[in-house]
Amino acid sequence: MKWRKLAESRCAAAGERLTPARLAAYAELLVSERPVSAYELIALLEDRQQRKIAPLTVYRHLDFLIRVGLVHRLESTQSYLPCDRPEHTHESQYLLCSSCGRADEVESKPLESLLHKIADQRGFQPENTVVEIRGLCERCAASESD
Amino acid sequence: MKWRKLAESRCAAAGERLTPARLAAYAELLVSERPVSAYELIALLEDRQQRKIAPLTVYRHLDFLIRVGLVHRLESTQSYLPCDRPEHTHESQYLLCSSCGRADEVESKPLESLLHKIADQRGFQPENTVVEIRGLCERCAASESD
DNA sequence: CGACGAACGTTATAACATATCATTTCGACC
DNA sequence: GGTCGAAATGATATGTTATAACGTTCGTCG
Repeated sequence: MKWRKLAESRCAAAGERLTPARLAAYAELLVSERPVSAYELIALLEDRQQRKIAPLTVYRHLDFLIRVGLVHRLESTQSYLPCDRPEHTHESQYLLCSSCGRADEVESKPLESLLHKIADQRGFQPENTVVEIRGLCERCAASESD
Repeated sequence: MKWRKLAESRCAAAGERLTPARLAAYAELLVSERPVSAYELIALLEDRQQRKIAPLTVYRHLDFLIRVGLVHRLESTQSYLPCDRPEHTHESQYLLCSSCGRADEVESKPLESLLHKIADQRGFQPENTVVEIRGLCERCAASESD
C-alpha cells in the first residue's frame, strides 16, 4: 500500500485533494498491467463499482492525476498509465511494444539534455516533450523469431 | 511544381499509384502553413471541390500518403503535415509551437542514434519513433515576453 | 476483351474528448 | 456549530477523430 501514501504526498505537495473517486481511478490504472484508454478505464470502474460513470468524470480524474504527476498519457495510443517514478515530476519517455501492448518507462538524462539542446539551437522553448519508441519488446521479439 | 514530380517519384518507388484524389489531398496539405486535422482537411477539400467528401475517403488518402512517406502524422495533436524532406524515408522529429501551431521538422542523427541505443540496451527492437517537443517557437517566445 | 486487384463511394457506427449548467462536498473562517 | 466560497461531482448533450462493411468503378495485364 505504499502507492497510496505516495499518491497522498504528491497531491499534498501540489496543494490538491485526493478524493475517493480520484484514488479509485488511479488504483485501477495501477492494477492494469498495461496502458488503458479512457473508455476502458470507464468500463473497469463501472464493473468494479456496479454503476454508470460518465466519460467526463473519468477524463476529469485523468486530468487531475496527470496534473499532479501520478499518471502519464501516451500520445501515440491515446492511453493512460501510472507513472513509474512518481516521486518526482519528470519528462516521460516510453518503449511501447506493438505486440503485447506493454509500456516501459525510461528516464534518460542524456536524451533529455539532447532534446533541450536541439530546441535551444532553434530558439525554441520546450514546455514538454513526447518520446515514444514503438516496436517489439525483448520477449515479443524472441517469440516472433521462432 | 517540383513537389509533384517528387510525389510521383516517391509513389513509383513504392510501387503505388498517385491518383488525382491522393494528389489533391497532398496538395492541400502543402498549401496549409500548419498541420491540419483530418476533418479540417475534409473541409478544405470540400470547399475547393464544392462537393461532399466522406471521412473514410480522406483517411484512406492520408494513410496512403503516410505509407509512401510524403506525409507525417503528429501524434500529440492528431494532425497531418507534408514531410519536409520527402526525398528519403526517415524518422520524424518535431518542434511544435503551442502558440502559433506551426510544426518545425528536425532531423538529428545524434538523437536517432541515442534513441536506438536506449532501445538496444533494453533488448527492444524499434519500428518507429515519435519525438514531439512542444513549447514556444522563437517568434512566439519573443512576442510573449513583451 | 475479360479477369483481377486496387481504389473509391456510401452509409453507418465506434472510439475519443469536451461543453454547459445544476448540485454537492469540503475546508476555511467566524 | 454555521455559513460562505471554491473545488469537485453529476447529468445531459454534443463535438471530434477514426473505422467497419459492402458494393461499384477503374486500370492494368494477360
